[in-house]
Amino acid sequence: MKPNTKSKIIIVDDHQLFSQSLELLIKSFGDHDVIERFENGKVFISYLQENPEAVIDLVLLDVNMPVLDGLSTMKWAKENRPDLKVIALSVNDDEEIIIKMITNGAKGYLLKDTSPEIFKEAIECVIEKGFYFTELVSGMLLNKVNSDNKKISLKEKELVFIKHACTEMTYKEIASEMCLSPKTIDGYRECLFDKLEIKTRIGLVLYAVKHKIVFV
Amino acid sequence: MKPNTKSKIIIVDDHQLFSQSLELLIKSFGDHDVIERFENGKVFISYLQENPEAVIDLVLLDVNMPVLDGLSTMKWAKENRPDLKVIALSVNDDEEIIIKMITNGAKGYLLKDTSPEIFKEAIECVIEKGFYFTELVSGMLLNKVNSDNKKISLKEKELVFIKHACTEMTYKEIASEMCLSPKTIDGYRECLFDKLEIKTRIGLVLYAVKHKIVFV
DNA sequence: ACAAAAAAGGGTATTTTTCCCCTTGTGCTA
DNA sequence: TAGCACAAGGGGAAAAATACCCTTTTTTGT
Repeated sequence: MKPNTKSKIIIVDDHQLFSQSLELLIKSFGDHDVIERFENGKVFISYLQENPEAVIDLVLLDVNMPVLDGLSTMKWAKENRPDLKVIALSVNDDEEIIIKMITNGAKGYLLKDTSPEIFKEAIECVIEKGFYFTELVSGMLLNKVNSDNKKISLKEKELVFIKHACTEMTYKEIASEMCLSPKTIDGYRECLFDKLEIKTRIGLVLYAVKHKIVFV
Repeated sequence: MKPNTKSKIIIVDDHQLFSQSLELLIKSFGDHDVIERFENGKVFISYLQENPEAVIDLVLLDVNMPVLDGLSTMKWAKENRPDLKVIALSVNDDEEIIIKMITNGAKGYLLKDTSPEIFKEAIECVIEKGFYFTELVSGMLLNKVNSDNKKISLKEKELVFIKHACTEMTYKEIASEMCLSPKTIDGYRECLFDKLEIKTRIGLVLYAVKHKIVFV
C-alpha cells in the first residue's frame, strides 16, 4: 500500500442495508475507500471483465447471495483472477462452506458479528500480509486435515437421485423420471446406504437435509 | 416528532458489523439519531427495565439473534412495552416468522436487502404513521387470513410420533419405544397422512423439517 | 491394450409401509 | 341415558422398500 493512497475496496453483498452501511463504516476508518458495491457475484464478475485494469486492493465477498453466490464467485475468481484478495463474509459458521471458500482462495473468513475493530484489523492484515484467519477458521482447517481421509464424494447422478428420494415419489417413479431402470436406482440406493452409513430412505432424506443437498 | 429534534432510534442486532454500520447509515439520513445498540434481546430488555423513562421513537429489531431472539423479545415487548414502535429486520422471508412478529406487535418487517431509500421511508413512516408494510408482508397477511380456517393442530402424542418417524426406526420399533401397539402407531400415521395431505413417510419427514418439529 | 473399477441391469426373497374396514372402552354432553 | 367423539387396538392384503447375489457393458488408469 503506497503512502498517502487509500486502499481500494469492493463490496459484494445482496443485503443493501448492510452493503451501504458497511461502506460508511469502512470509510470511517479513514485509510480505505469503497470504490464499488455489487449485489451478487454475477454483476461483480461482469464488472471485472469490463474493467480488467481496475486496481482492487480487497474484495469483501458475501457468501449467501442470490443469482451467483459467494462460493461460485470464488471459484470463478480462483480461475480467472487469482490475484484478487478476497475476504469472505457470512453469518454462518458452517464448516463445509468455510473450508470451501478458503480452498478456493479466500484470504480470510469473517462472521458478520465480528466487531468493527477486528474487522478493521482483518482488512489491513489481508491488504498488507495477504491473509487473516481467526481462531475459528484456523481450528477448522486443522480439523479438516485430520478428517480428510474419510471424506465422501457424491457423483452427479447420485445427487440427482438423492434429490428425487427426498420427495414422495416411489423408486419406480424416480427411475422413470431419471430414465433409468428401477434396478439401477436400486443400485444407487444400496451404494449410498453403504457410503453414508444409513439403513433406510428416511436416513437418506435426513442426510440430504443436513448437508443441504435439498432445501426445505 | 417535535421540530428540530432528531428521532431516537435503538438497534438490536448481534451482527456487530451490520449494527455499527447501520448506525452510520441512519445518522447519514440526518433526521435520526441512534441512541443505543444492543447485541441481543436480553440486554435490550435489561436496558428498558433500568431506563423506563427513556424516550425511544423506534426500535430496529433483528429476528435471528443468540441468547434471546427477535420473536421472544417482541413477545416481551408486547406484554410490557406495547408503546414501543418496532421494525423487525431479517434476512429471511419465512412466512411463519413474519406473521408471528407482526401479530406480536411489530409495526413493520424489512428484509436486509432492502434499499436504503425504502429503509429511510419505512423508518419515517413508522415513526409518523405508526406502521409500514411492504407488498411482501401485506401479501402474507392476506394469505394468512385465507388459510387460517384450515390450520392444523397436532396433539402431543402425534408430535412424539413424528419425531420418531424422522429416524431410521421402523414403525414397529417406534411402537415399542412409545409403549404402544404397532397398530396404534399405524393409526397415528394414517391420521397424519390425512391431515397433512401427504402420502408417504418421506412426506412426513419433509413436513417435520419444514415446520421445525425436528432439527437436522 | 489390458486389467481393474464403476455403472447398469437382473432375479428373488424378506421386511416395511400403506390402505381399508373393524371392535372395544372411556368420557363427555345434549 | 342415549349418542358421540376419540384413543387404542386389530385382521388382512397390496404396494413399496430393502437385502443379497448375480451378469453385462462402459470407463478408466497405466
